[in-house]
Amino acid sequence: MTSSRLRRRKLSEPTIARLPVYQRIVEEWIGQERSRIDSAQLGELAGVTATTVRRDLAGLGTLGTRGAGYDVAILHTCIGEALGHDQHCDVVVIGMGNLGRALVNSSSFLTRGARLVGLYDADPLVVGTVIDGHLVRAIDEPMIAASVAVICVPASAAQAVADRCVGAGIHALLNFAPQVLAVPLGTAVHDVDLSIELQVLLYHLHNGTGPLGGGLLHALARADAPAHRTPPAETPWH
Amino acid sequence: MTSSRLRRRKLSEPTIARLPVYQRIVEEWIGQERSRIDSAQLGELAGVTATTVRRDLAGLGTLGTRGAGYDVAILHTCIGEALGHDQHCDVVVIGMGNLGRALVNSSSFLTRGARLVGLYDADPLVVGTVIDGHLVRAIDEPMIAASVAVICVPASAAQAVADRCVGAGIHALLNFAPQVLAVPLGTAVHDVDLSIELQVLLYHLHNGTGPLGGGLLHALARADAPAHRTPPAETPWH
DNA sequence: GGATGTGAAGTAGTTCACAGCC
DNA sequence: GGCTGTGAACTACTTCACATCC
Repeated sequence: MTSSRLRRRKLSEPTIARLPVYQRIVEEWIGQERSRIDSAQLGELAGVTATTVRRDLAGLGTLGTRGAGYDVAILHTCIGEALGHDQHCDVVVIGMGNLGRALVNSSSFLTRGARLVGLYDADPLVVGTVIDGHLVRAIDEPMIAASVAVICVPASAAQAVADRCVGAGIHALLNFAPQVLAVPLGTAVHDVDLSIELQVLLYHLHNGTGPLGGGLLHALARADAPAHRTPPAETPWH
Repeated sequence: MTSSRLRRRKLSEPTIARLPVYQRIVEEWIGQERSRIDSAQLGELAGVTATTVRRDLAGLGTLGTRGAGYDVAILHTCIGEALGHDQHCDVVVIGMGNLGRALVNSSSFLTRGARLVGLYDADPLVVGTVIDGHLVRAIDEPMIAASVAVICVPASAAQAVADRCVGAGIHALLNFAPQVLAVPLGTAVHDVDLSIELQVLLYHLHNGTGPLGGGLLHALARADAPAHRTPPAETPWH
């Protein structure tokens, strides 16, 4: 099908992390029935340079049209293919506290290539309830087959949960618990700490000069709000 | 205070993002009453090489003892100083849905350098309730003075909330809404997209080669990794 | 001996600048 | 004209290797 223009090159890690950002912007534009976008626009919205956008997208294949930018439908298809959105991975979420609920209820988290197949919790009051159409099972029930487990339990329970996942043949863990997990070789653990971004922001506040934004994911100031425009000269922080 | 050994060099962005990870590990060790750690141990727990640990820590000053590693108390003090934990920034959290509650209830998010000064929500049923000791105010009340706003509202409300924050003089936004925010120059927006981590994991699953191993932190530079204060008493790290 | 701290080398990522095509 | 795609230059970060100090 669409793959004629696709190039299957190895993508760099930063590029992979930016693709979902581009995808989200492209979906916004599709929702607004805008049909084309150029690298400068996409870069501004994503908070990266136009060159970076072009370099990233060129890694997927020849998606653009010289002189005319990118067709958003083509972008959507090709980024989706690169991220594996045409396939589906089975995902279980373990721990239905506030964070687990937030992820399951989120419109953006478990869409696009991920299929939720099971929810688990330890609390007897929660087990048996239905969240977003999914029955919550007891943590000590046999675990459903899945490719990825999302761990949202308290730190003190995280290692035991990880052990159960590995025992159930799940070799990719997305760990939201602030806890070092010991897993056998061959199991991937991806840790997410929600406090890191705040810590980095605080560091830059205290030290005056952050690069405006400074992360991989930041929306740079948009030029269409000239009323508040501050000169880039001195201490734009605080 | 202890600053004699401190060096106030500009730290690289990846280093800044790793410091909270080191800090959390150090706090675990302090909780276990272990007094020294070496770069190899710290690196293994953090998921980075020993050399990277030494390079990062050397950027803070001469913290170690050749032949004997690092004193965890000194590490804790100096990393804390580098991250600005001795000062505090006032933070408001806007949007008390599951995600906002998860952040406020988290033991690791609003500690260390951040002081929660206000909660806001749009839902009349939530306004007036108390969450973790803090009264929830209506989103249209005048906003309390703060340095940082954490935005946890739905995407459709995020821009309006950002505008209110800017109007209230808040120039650092941590945005959890999957929405591009337009802000005037001089305001920093840090976007955190929880779905990105899962997307990256899925990409690696589909493409065979993912980074694997048991460390806390893998090579990804941003929006990644942990930091946290362990509960008192024992922590089962195997 | 043993582990830090660091110049030097290597690698990865970004930005420049422009050729190529619409 | 405008904008993409990409070699070349540049910058940033990591890793190597070892001198240095306890």
